[in-house]
Formats: sequence, structure tokens, C-alpha cells
Amino acid sequence: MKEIAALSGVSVATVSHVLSGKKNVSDDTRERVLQAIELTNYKLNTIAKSLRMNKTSIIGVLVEDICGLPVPEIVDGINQRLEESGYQVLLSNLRLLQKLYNQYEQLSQCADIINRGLQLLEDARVDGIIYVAMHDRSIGGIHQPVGTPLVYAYADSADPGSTSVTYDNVNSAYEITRLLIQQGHRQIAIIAGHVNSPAATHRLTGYRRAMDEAGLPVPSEYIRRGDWEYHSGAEQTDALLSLAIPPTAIFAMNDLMAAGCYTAIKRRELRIPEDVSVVGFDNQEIASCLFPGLTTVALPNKEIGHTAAGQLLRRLDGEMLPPTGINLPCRIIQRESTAKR
Amino acid sequence: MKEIAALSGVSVATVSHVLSGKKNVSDDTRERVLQAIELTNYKLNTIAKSLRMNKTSIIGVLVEDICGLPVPEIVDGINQRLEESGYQVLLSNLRLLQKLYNQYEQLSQCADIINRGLQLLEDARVDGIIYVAMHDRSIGGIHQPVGTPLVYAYADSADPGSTSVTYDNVNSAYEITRLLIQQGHRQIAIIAGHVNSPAATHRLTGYRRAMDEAGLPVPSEYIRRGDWEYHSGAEQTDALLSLAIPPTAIFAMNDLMAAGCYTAIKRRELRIPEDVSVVGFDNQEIASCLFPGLTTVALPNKEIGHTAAGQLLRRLDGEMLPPTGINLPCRIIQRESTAKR
DNA sequence: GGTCAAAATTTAAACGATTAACTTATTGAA
DNA sequence: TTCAATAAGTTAATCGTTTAAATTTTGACC
Repeated sequence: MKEIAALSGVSVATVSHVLSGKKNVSDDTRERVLQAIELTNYKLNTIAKSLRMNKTSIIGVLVEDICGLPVPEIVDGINQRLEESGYQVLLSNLRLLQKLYNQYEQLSQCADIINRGLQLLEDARVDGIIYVAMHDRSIGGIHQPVGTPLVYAYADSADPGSTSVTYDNVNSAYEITRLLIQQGHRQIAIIAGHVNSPAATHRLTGYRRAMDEAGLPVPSEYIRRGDWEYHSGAEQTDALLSLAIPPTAIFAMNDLMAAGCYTAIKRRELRIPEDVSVVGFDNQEIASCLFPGLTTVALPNKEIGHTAAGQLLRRLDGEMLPPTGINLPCRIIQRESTAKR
Repeated sequence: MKEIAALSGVSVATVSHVLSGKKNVSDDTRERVLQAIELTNYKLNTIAKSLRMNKTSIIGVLVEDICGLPVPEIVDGINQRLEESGYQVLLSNLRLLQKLYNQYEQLSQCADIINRGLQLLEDARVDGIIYVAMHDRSIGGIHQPVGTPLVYAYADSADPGSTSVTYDNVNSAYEITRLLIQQGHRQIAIIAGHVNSPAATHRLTGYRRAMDEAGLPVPSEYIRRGDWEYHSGAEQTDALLSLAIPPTAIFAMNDLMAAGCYTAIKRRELRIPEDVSVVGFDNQEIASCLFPGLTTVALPNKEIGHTAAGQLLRRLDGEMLPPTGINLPCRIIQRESTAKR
């Protein structure tokens, strides 16, 4: 900037005024300064600007596991919205699930890792943080950053004072269960995900509500515990099909477990959907690649990212919004895996 | 830092010396300074440090589409390696494939977008850049940043002066084709990916080499053009099975297209692997969820990230390494989708 | 007690922007 | 003519570190 000033015969202050456009500068000098900038290949030093302005235009995005399925889409959504407003994304990946998926009870250890991640982002002086939380809200001891706005995405926070953007698990599970009921199914089993996950709890609630409303019984052996993985879907389906009264429809809480259902059903040489109807959840890529195509629920992952970023930006703009929990609706994708009974 | 200095009765320089540990400080004063730091909740301002040191400890990671399958794993690998060395990741997501997958010929437009992404990272004063490139190396006009080391990951660069970390497509395709040949197959067809992709070209080369070596003919109708997506796998398989001499084995260049194969084969009420053997590529999650399990090639995505980050770090440490192309080996995953003939 | 090198500490100049406060020039109304 | 208001541009402080160079303190040795 000094160089530009010298070249165009003005002070650095004037150069800065030209660049920011906030102060009056005569057309004549503006022209000269801009020409000088053309000539040299000057690049504004954003670091110096950040130091002076106390604002980095960087948002920290904290994820528990970037490889977890919905995460990249959410990050994409965040990125897209932030980009529009001139912010960049500093990514912090905790690799939490990889380490602790099956030792989920070590909650305090989780909290430590999460806090360290938050601290790292704060130390980098990010303007705000979006935490893409997949874990159970029962993880306590998470230290709310002071002076750095924080928005939760995907799961909601245990802290009522914080803002979170999530989607409507309860209602979506309710709707897809209704779909099966309307097709005449009365024996509808469910394969749940991991016990500590809020998604699993909510989806179970939606299922139960639909069954109750329709006056259908839910024998306890119709509620199976899986772990979100393919194999548990197959195992639990095997168990279901061995019951005295096997279900005519199975609701797997994600598509991967639904794929497991498919395998177990086909191994017994039963047909989908003629013998057993199957529905999944999440609309993962696999859903459209199974044969027959899997009816499932599409999650608005990108929108979660968009909305979370939007919430954060409004707070950064100085709007004094009260903390809110936003629930985005999901969409049922009908394919060929269910049939009338 | 001023506050600390005042509290412990020394100059800010001494505080800095204590913190950096590079200069001699008497035990006595060190103790006092550290106590003062305990007392206040002082946090080093990394922005000021960056400005003074001309080093941000941030690496820019440029991806064409964060939602593309191998990308999160590669980013994870990068992240893990960088974290160990105290670097953070600034993510720039171009959303290129989403926009241009099917208009891939608009190469100059691609280059513009890529260059803008690189520029954004440079402007943020990152210490180095890793470009996770999925596109064809024929995209020219990519502006090499000056003064910011750049390493390519996944695909290699058209520029011979640059360093890239990729995996051994040719050899892996060769090996998996050999596997089919050794099982006695003589009619082996291949469903290729998108024409502009370097992965597709390399895999085809490996396939051809194996067939040639075994003295097996490759009729042109055995080489089908897919687009990496599920549906093209099904379509092309349909075409193959309608041939006068249908293949006894099909090599799909990725698992998604292999899933398409499965569907087309099952629609004709043929059995895998008894009637037709199928192999895929990539070892996506879907490979283990298909029935029967798909034999495929596992890509060392995380290692690509690790290695690329490692290469970059060595350059940042001042090592004067010549540009290299690193090829990581892949591993064949045998499941149940192939049978002796 | 004096000398001198080594150790400890401070001073002050960077790094590259922004901006409040100030100076000077210009315009226009009373 | 005078004065105020506005415009255009400059000066210099500031953001919070690091670090070369200068200065002071320490302590060993004669």
C-alpha cells in the first residue's frame, strides 16, 4: 500500500480511502490510485485488515466427523451461504465418531475433545462458529465460547440459550409410518439406530405416535435396536422374520440398515415389496441403487447448512435475535419398496 | 500481553520471550510471567502473530465438490496430518461438479472458477494449498500461485513442475481384470466412467493391458461408456446382456455403476455370480451392502490426504524437493460377486 | 575493587492495514 | 468581505505480536 501511495503521489490514507470507498476522494486522485494498483500487482493484506478491524471474515465450522454421511452436504450448504456474504470456512474435524462410536458412554472425554476444537477455532479468531453436532444432547460440559456467536446444526443443543437448526425427525417418522398404515399394513416393525442418538429417539417417537393413533399394537419384539450399520439391519430383520407373527412391513431408521433388510429378506427368498414392505430414512445414494428402489425420507441437509449460516450471519450483523430452535421439514421419496396389503 | 507485562512488572518483550521460549529468561521472571498469565485469561492473538511472522499456519484446501465421494475422506486425511503439525484447514468448495458435470466441455469456464478459488485462498494468506482435483488434466489455464506451495491430490496436474499425490489406477485395474481372467473368464466387458476423467482413461489402460497379455480379444462392443452413475450401469449392462455373445464377467469402473449392473442382471432373473460375475471399483459403502457382496478395489483416500499434506509440510519446512508424482497402491477387496467359470 | 563476558532485560521498529483528528483548499451565503 | 460548511487529503495512532539491537545486570576471576 505504501508502494501504491508513493507511485500515485498520495498518502497511504488516501489509498485506503479509495479502496474502502467510505471517504470522499476526488475523481482525479481516485483514477491515479487505481492506475497504480493496476500497475503493481498489489493485494490487500487481509491479515493486517483483520488485526486492525478485529474481524477475520472467517467462520469456524466444527464437525464431529467429516466422513459422516450428512456432514459434507451440510458443510456445502454452510459454505454456499457464507460465500455469498464474503466469509470463508475454517474447518475443524474432531474425528469423534471414528474414535468413540462404540464407547459413546465416555461422555466427558467427548466433551473434552469438543471443547478443544472450539478453543482452536476461537484462538484462530473466527467471527463465529457453526457446530455440526451429531451426538446425543446429553453430552454436558460443553463450554460456550464468549464473544463468538455459536449456532448448532443437525442436532440441537442441550443449552436452551443456544440457537440450533435441525430437521423434523418426529414428524417425518410419523408421516412415513402413516404411509405404511394407509397401505393396509398392521404389523409394522421398526429397526432403530444407536440408543444415544437424538435422531433415533425422535424417529421412534414419530413411529409410536402413528401406531397409537391408528390403534395398532406395538409388541416389544417389533422394536429392534440396530447401530445404523448395514449388518445390524440384516441381523434384526432376520430376527423379525423368525417371529411367530412376522411383520409385513419394516421401517429401518436409515437406508443402510434398510439395505441390510433387503439382504436378509432376499436370503430367505422372499420378495420386496410383495412379501415384505421396507422403508428407510435419510435418502442416501444407496436408496435409489437398491432393487427395488427404496421408499425413504429425504433430509434437507443443504438447507440445514444454509439456514444455520444465515442465522449466524444475522447475529454477526448485530441483529439481537433471541435463541431459537428451527425445525426444517423433510420430504418422503416414494419408490417401489412398499405395496398395498 | 501489555496487561501481562504490567502485572508481572516486565516489558512485553520479556513476556514474548517467555511464551516463545527462544530467548533466555531467568527462572524467577518466567515464573512471575506465567503466574500473571494464569491470573488473567490471556489468549495469544494469532492474527497479530501472523501479521508479524508473515505466516498463518493455515493451509487452504481447494475441492471441486465436497460432496463427491472420496473428497471427505481425503480432506479428513489432510486434516489429520496437518493437525499434528499445528496447521488448520481453510476450506474452499467450488461446487464445480454440481454445476458442470454434464457440460464438462466448458473447460475455460472451469479454469476460471478454479483460479478464483485459488485466488481466494491466496488472498487469505494461507501458507500452502492442497488442490483436490477430480477433473481431467486437460483443463488448462490454471494459474500457479507464486510464493504459495501447491500440491495436487487425487488427480495429477497437467503441469510437470507440480507435485501430485494420486493412486495407481492403471495397475489396480490391471490386477482386478487379472483376477477375472484367472477365474477362467474370457468374455470380460468393461463399463467405463466419464470420458474426460483421468481415472477412466487409466482404468481402461489397465484393463486393456491385462486382456492383451492374456491374449484375449476385446470386441469394441465390450467397452461401454457410462457416466459413473447408477443408471448408466444398468443401461450398459442391459446392452451387454443383449449381445449375441454376452460377457460372463463385467468390470464396472465404480461401485455405483456396479450396483446398476446388479439391478439389470436381476431384472433378467440371472444370478450373480453364477451367471454373470461383476467387479466394481472404489469400495464405496454400497459395495458391502449389495447382495451378494461386491468384489472391488479399495482406494487409499485417507492416505492420499496424509501424503499430500506431508509433501506440502516438507516444502513449508524449507526442504527443496523436486516436484514428484506419487502413486499410492490400492487393495483388492474380494467378496462374493465373482465365480470360477 | 575492577574487569569483562555472558545472561537478562528493555527499547523501539517493524508487519500492513484503518480511522479519528487535523490541515488546507474550495464554495457559497450573508 | 467574512465566515461557515464542505471537500480533499494528510498525520499519526492503533491493532498485538516479534525481534534485532541496545542496555543493564550478574557473577566469575584476578
